[in-house]
Amino acid sequence: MTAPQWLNEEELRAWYAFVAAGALINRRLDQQLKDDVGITHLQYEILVRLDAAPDREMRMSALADALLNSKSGLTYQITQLEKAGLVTRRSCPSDPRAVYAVLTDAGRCMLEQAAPGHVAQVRKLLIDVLTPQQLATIADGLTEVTHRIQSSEADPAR
Amino acid sequence: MTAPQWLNEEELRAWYAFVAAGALINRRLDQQLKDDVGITHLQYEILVRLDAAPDREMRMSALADALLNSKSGLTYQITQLEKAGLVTRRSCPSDPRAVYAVLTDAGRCMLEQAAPGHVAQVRKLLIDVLTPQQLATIADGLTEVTHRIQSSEADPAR
DNA sequence: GGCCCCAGGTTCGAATTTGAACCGTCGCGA
DNA sequence: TCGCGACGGTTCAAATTCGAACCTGGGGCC
Repeated sequence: MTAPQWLNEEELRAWYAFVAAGALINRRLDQQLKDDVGITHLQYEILVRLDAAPDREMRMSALADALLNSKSGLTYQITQLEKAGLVTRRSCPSDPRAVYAVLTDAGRCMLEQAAPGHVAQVRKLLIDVLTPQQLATIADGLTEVTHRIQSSEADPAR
Repeated sequence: MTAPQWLNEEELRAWYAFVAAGALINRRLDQQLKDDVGITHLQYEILVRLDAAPDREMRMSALADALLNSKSGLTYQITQLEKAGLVTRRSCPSDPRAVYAVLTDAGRCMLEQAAPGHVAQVRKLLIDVLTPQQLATIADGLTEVTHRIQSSEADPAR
């Protein structure tokens, strides 16, 4: 057994910065979106994905995957968004099991209202604080991180 | 009014990688700690902070600040940890309003059990995926990010 | 001293998240 | 064709989180 590989100072610094930045940014984004247009960051992301999808609709499970969220969590959120009139459900004719979430016009409108403020916040909190150099490094590194995690999720032999 | 500063491709890549990595890593850490020793990542962090503090105790509010968590959330978690015997509360003699959370021996023991697996997971998911170069860049960049956010929180004139 | 406001925690109810159990198809192999 | 395990979503109860309201004691100010 190898000795427990503690984190050295530099590693610890990176780790804590990563965790803290994630927590703080998430909180602020939620805050801003709720104050601004009354939806959460998660709901905003749902609208974004739907808007980007062909015909502005997606299968529940595809959406859940894209959002890295549990199936039941998505069911709940879609129900909320449906109550708010931003999204509707549509069942797939070819496969009665499948359900599509569809962005409504109101949802699109909401997205247009919400996007500028949200993007501005993302800029202010993260993007504009970093140099393009740093951004590129972060993008490369963390993309690799997410790829590895996701592939190990799919992989039965972890 | 400036035109809405959309994110360019590189910025978007960084942003999504950042969000995704944060979400995935958090989920995995929670998972691993719960499977392993039955506590959440948040609870683990509480134990870590207490263990690092002088006399292994901290004021509730200091702890809440350190964890970037709401006061009520901390109250809840400390109550849970107290039920589990990992922490006790102690009121401060000099100021009856203040409450200290104190790490118990059982808490210390739990921490010792949990730490190796947790650190290994952090390594596997993040640290070991990145080069020291990348780590340094991330540490620098995200430290700056958290500093700015935190200082703007304290600042009344945002 | 008496008043008022603030800081430190807790409590409360509402909203969200999670994981497990469930229900109705689908599609493949016997 | 039948059976059966896997898939796609939903439901449910339990745990957690959040924010606002609430207590209590401390200190400054008159």
